[in-house]
Amino acid sequence: MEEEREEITRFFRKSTFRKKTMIMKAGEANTLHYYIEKGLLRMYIIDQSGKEFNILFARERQWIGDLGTPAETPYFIETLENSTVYSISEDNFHILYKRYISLANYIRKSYVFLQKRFVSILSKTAEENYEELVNEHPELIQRLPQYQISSYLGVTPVFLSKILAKRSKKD
Amino acid sequence: MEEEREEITRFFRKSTFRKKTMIMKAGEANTLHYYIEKGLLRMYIIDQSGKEFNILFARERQWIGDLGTPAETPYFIETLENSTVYSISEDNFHILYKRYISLANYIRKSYVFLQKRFVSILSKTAEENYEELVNEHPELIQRLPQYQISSYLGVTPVFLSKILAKRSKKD
DNA sequence: TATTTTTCTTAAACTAGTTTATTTTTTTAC
DNA sequence: GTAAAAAAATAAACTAGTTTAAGAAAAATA
Repeated sequence: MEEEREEITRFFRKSTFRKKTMIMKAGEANTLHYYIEKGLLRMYIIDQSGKEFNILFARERQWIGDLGTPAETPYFIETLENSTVYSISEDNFHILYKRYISLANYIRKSYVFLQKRFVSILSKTAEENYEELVNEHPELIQRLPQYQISSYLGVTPVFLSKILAKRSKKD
Repeated sequence: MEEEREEITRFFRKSTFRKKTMIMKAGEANTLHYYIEKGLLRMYIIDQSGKEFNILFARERQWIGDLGTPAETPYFIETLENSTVYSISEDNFHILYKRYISLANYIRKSYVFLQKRFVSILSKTAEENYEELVNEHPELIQRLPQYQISSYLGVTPVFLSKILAKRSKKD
């Protein structure tokens, strides 16, 4: 187990980035996978009209990256806090998850998570999705500015603000 | 390679189902994974208000199933055509993707596909999403009734019909 | 081929969420 | 601690998509 960890570690390169650093950019190919030691990052797209949509937040002990690599990525990744991450190339990433089932399981879990999120966005109102986020990841609400959350929920900052106004009247 | 195929085949059980058969039901645990030899199936949810949302269509040489198993599944799977499928338990599925990277890769590809679909639904209009579906999977349009497609696009049948009316005026 | 059932269309009133603009509040930097 | 910048709130007019309902067309079945 300790050996395994050591061997795995050899594949990675440690880096630290200041808040608001872009570490992956749409159009790049052969992008890296990142394992987060400390900090908070987001993966997002920018649509034709220039609007941003957050696909994913990732924090301590989570992964972030485009699993579609080595193809040209359509995604951006940016640090939202000062962050320390371990990066790994696609080739080495592939070697690892061939060898260690835990990594293949991470991909599977990511899928299940995304599917759940997809269903929520599709079938629930923005208000319900906000409630769910508060209940399941209250810490994210603390760490993120409101407009990042609205982009994650697929609505405008203006609309999220309305939801919150309505919500605080109730209490 | 031929050996591998044979060994893999041993884990599966072949079944055929008539059109409109439900082969997985929300609330069940330890659900099976299905590999499709012939036919067309859908995975969907039913929300609080009773509305259905199609998560996924799967056809020949594709997989369908809840990767969240053995937990209680929130999904339904139904055949849309007479179908022949190979089913496998979670335990055996796990053994296989531990042993054969191709199966782990299928999960990864599914993730990439879902992420793309998620981004489209989030950032594009229903009309754009319909165009995309027509371009990328024209055969699905042929095989599916319109109301199944609307559910896949996350809109009502009424609205899809409007889109099509507008669309045919253009030509 | 007539009948029944399923699917699709159209219309009209409605609602969830957007857009643009202005003001207020909070955070950051010197 | 003050100025500047960033984030959040509010308002009003707008649009993408929903709901309900009724009729038309197409497909399935006897």
